[in-house]
Amino acid sequence: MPAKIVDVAREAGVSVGTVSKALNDRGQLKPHTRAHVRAVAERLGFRPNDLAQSLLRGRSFTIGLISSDRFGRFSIPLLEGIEEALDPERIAVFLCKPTDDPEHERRHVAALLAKRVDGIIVTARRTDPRRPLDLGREVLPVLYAYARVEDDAATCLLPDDFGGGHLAGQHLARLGRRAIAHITGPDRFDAVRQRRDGLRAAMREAGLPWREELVLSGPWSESWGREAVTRLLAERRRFDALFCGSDQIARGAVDALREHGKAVPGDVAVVGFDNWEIVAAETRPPLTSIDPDLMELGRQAGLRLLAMIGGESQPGTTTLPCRLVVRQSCGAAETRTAA
Amino acid sequence: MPAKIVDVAREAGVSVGTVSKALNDRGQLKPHTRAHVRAVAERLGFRPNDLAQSLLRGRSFTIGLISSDRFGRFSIPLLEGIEEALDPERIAVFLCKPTDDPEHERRHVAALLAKRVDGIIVTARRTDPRRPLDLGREVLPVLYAYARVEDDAATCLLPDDFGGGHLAGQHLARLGRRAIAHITGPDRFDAVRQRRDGLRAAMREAGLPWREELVLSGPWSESWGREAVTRLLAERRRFDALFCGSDQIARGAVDALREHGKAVPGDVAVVGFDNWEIVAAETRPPLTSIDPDLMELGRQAGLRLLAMIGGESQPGTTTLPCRLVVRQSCGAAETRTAA
DNA sequence: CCCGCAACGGAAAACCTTTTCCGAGACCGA
DNA sequence: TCGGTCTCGGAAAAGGTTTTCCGTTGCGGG
Repeated sequence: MPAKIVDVAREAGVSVGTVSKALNDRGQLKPHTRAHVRAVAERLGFRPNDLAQSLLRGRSFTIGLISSDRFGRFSIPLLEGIEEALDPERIAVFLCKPTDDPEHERRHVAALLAKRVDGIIVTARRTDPRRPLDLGREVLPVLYAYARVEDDAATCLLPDDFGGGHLAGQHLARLGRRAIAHITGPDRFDAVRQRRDGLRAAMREAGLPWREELVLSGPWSESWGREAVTRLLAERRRFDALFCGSDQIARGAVDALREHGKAVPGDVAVVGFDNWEIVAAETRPPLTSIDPDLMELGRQAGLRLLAMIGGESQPGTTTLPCRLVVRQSCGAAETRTAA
Repeated sequence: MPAKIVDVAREAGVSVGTVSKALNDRGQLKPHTRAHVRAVAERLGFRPNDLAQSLLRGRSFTIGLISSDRFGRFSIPLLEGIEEALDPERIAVFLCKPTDDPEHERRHVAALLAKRVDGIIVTARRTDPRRPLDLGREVLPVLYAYARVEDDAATCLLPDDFGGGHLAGQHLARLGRRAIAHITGPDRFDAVRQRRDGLRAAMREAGLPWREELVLSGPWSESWGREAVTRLLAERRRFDALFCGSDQIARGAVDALREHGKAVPGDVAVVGFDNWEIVAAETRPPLTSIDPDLMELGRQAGLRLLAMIGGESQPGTTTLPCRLVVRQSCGAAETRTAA
């Protein structure tokens, strides 16, 4: 039903080849012809059929984004960045949400391969290691963004969790805090270990002692944050700062501190992780948090995938810096952005 | 690089037409031939090129999902339902996240049209009315899911906000609550008015008086929930139940009630809206909430778009029932699912 | 006035698959 | 043994665009 190139050609009284050249600024055409053809195409609302173009070029100008993130919490900001990077190349994104069933993921991959996507970005619910994507014998650029994978040859893009932890520790130390407790997620997550190590490094640099009994691992939930604070207080651990592995944990912790009569940031300064606006901003007081800058991660992922599609292979894991977003849970007023 | 049908044909010693027939169960082929071709195709990892198929069929087996929902809070569950409906048809989804800039949206639409999508689903940040999608002179099935549109001829799919409000009121009334306050979002939202009217209808049916001073409109935020409760208590309004326009509002309200020494559900029973797991489950006590069942909405949207692609036009707005999800903020133990 | 070259635009192949139409061979019955 | 019918598989067109290659026209110079 939409106008085809032959319609334009007929209407303009030229051949289809000429129309193509006129519209794509190719070949040698009289300026008059070019203008005329363009006018006709405009009038008919001609829009080249990408399917035909793709078939010819051997590229679909399309990529797949496979995301098992349940609520889009991570994948939507990522997508936003990816689109920003891909938009100039006029590349569109297929979003696939497989369930945990590997068979379902295989079906999605098969569909993407059949659609001849130019590349695939894989993102996970959390950054725990996942098995590499199974492409069968096909060869296609694959990039893991905000996802770890059990394959050293894979291309991974991750937030710098160590740097994020370091940033948090540095911020708290500079504000004069001396005893920083750390309530975080399950130890099996690489991100958990990295963030903890970053915090430890910052504390060492500041000349602060590291005390293992101030580190508590548990589930990624608000209630864990509450429980952990309650436990710390019950055990009469002394701490004047708290770095939490997620904003949700931090929120639970802050609530518990308040309910136990501790002032935030007066008695305890708190830094969260994720900068999940909806949690961080609604906490009382609003949470200072480490922002993994997922949109920028998505943008870099898009650019890097583009390079891979262009033929540059770039195996290995790359990390991107986190930012410190200052709100009111540390008593610091200035807004600093770390590189 | 991937195997083409001619490769299979050459390898199997037959013509390409025969390969196609063997793989698609068409035509009259000796079982032996069919099996042989299939084996060769399997061995070569042949996968038909969807681009070529689409070009031939005049359908891309692809749809566009345009979502301006910032964090994927609504669009991801919707997408999940849509994929479920479209999976059997082997249709994939392009996800576009336009900014608020109309020009950006136009570019996205142009890209989708160029890719010859079979249809488009539009979803919004909130269900406030938006202008219809501008397709130029193109004609293509468009469905608005979880979005209202200023065009009676458009096809809209919405949760039954009135029914949801009714469900909440009914539940509270059945539990013996008599004075139900209502803290909700801005009045300009149709959803806000519908939910309020549903609540009012349920209260009338239960013989409960409607008191306008127990209805408070404000922003969609936790802090508004806290503020509204504080105001109600300061004004010494008497209420034994609370229906909130969102789970976030409800969470703020519950926190404020607790901090003012009111027991939930003892003194006040609370029902939220959205059933946003991450908020509802972490509230103390966990929130009973009205679930707009976005996944089912997505599924219906997919099925309906499929019908439209098939030629059945179905203009007008359709609403889908909400479900009541019982947790602990009302003191009711049973789990009921309303139709 | 004619030759040659430049400028312009057309024809056709290529991308990959499906499907229709048709031809060839085989088998059966007369 | 021959004609007819059935079974099987091949040839070719179609879908829309781009690009290469080539042909034609017109103009300038000799």
